[in-house]
Amino acid sequence: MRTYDYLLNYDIKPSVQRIAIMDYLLEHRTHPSIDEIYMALCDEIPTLSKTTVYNTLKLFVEHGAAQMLTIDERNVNYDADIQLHAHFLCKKCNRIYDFPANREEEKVHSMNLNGFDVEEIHQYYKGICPSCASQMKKEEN
Amino acid sequence: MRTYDYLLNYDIKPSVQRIAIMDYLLEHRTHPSIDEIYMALCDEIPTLSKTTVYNTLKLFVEHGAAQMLTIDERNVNYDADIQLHAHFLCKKCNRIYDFPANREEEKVHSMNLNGFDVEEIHQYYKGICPSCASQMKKEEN
DNA sequence: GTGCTTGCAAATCGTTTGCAATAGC
DNA sequence: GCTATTGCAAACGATTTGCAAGCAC
Repeated sequence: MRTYDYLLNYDIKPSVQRIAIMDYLLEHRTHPSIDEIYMALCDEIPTLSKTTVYNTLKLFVEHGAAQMLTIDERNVNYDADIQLHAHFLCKKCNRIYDFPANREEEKVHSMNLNGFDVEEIHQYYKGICPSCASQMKKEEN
Repeated sequence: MRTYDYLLNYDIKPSVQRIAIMDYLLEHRTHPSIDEIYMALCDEIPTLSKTTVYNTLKLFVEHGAAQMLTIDERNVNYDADIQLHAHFLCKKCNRIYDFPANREEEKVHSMNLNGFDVEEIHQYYKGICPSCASQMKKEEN
């Protein structure tokens, strides 16, 4: 499906900028930050403003076409995969990895426990990724 | 137990400022932000600097005496309760509530899945709290 | 031509840094 | 007196705001 139609599915009026940003999100499942997206699209769209990247991602989240991750306190990251899944932040390289979600968690949605209306579920893990772990092991020797 | 000894248990050298900040955290289970803690202690310790609040909470986290919450993208919050439990952020009033943790999640610690060394587990829910929900219902009429 | 979208510059605000003053042993 | 702690002011960096210019139907 063209990204143009993909946006329409979420009731988002397509534009050059919006298509480019959604394209980037769909092709780069690395949970990019605003700055990463902006930097990557600067060449393609030389007049692109960082404000537009902010506005567009806010729009995507409001329309349910992307989710905002607050796992990294340094800045916000975005994910076009809106299926329930967990995220792992490596404290060394700051990369964010996808993990399968704990399916038990889904029940919270329907529980509506004590009148709390749960709209979003986030499962965050933090630690050291295998790549950094093996690198740290090498540096010890 | 005196907060003085409580800090010693975590290998933190006590000071007037550190005791006051830990006291505040232990007595106010509202997951305060840096600014809330600073504002609250300004009267008690007029010379208190916000830098000290930042330094102290960083120290607490490093020594395992508190945990940092990144549930709210606007700013970081702190919790002296280091037991595994979930957090609910109300999108309207921005209050953070404690929830019982999904005990299944604890298994991730020991799983060390695919070589990922999980040091921290965070379960975040976002939505509307009962207090705001009933208020919004009133305003509709 | 009306309304939505974009983009620039400035403002804002949370957080960090550098360094000098202070306190505790 | 030495070392760790504190606190101020400045710097930094992510995000927001105000507004004018541009685009689409």
